Amino acid sequence: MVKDDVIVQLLKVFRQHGYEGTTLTQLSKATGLGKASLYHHFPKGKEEMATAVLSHINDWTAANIITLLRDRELEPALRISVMTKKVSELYNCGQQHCLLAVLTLGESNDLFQAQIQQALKRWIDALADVLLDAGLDEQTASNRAEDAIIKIQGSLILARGLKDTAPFERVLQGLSTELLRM
Amino acid sequence: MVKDDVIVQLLKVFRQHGYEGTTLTQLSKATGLGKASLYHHFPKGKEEMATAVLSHINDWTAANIITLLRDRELEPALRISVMTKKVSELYNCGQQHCLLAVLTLGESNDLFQAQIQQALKRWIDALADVLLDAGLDEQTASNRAEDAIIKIQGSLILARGLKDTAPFERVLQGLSTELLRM
DNA sequence: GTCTATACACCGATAGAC
DNA sequence: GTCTATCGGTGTATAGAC
Repeated sequence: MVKDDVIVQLLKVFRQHGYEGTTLTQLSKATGLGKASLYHHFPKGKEEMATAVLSHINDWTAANIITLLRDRELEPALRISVMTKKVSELYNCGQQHCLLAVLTLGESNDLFQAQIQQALKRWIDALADVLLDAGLDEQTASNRAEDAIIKIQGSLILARGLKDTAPFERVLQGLSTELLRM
Repeated sequence: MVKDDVIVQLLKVFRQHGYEGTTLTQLSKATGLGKASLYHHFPKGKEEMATAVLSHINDWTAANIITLLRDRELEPALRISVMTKKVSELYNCGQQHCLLAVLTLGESNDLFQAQIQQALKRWIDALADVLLDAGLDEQTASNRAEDAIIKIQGSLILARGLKDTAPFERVLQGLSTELLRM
């Protein structure tokens, strides 16, 4: 099995149960590998697996979202609407937790704080630059970019709590218009 | 020690670590009670403690937020601005996780789904009714009430991830104006 | 690179003394 | 109502065969 496929399976477990709530038994079942095999790939154990999963998410986001947002050959409105499609894919239409959000709990908040903070900032900054391209002033662009991430994260919480993905879909639906309004 | 004080200490642990991430040792330390003493108060153990904590939060919200929102002797704008103060208190100015959000992880999502869903719906409905009082149409009131909860939840995530409560404070600051705009 | 077997700490939970 | 002591089970992690 390719290591990247293993990491994708690990991701599914961590994002569902959180860091402290995830056990090696669950990770073993999800990957089909024995515990000792997991330690062969990730000698430092659970913490290294979570780090690998975080890096995987960061790579995916850089390739699929950040690069897209920074493509100045596309209209701002198009960049944002394509982003919402990628976001929907990332969170499986609102049915999956955000790994970054989940890792802000308990001890994992300290372990991974730097990576989480950096990932969020990169996303917000890229989005704010799109809004600058669209002609918004710096303060407005910055606040609205932050608002977009806030709404995505909040709607994921609500979708989970209400057992209904409608809030998530509604937020994505209105995002482009709301961010670009004058 | 009064049982309500015990529950407040339990709450602090659950909201920080999640249900699966919380251990009896942590709960024991936080309350100053031995494990066996906790089982005296909560015979069904960890699950019953979490249920009690959820009920406590529901009671607090009913007394401090829902009742306020439904007080038709106050102007809609005033009801909302007082709510934001209570919300800031509930989440310790953005420094604490939302228990409802935290319990949507892992197995606790199944265990407490009904209570979480009901709590969120009650809050959204009460807020939507305020917006109806303010003269908004039903669909707009409903969507904006949902948006308010989304922004509160999302800003809590961001505040935690960025290690900066500014997003939370900014969201609360603008909430009343945003909800009531025509 | 994967496995079985195992070490040892900690988990949730209980018994019984005070 | 709280405690100490303890149970069986599971947690993370490792040793060593293949």
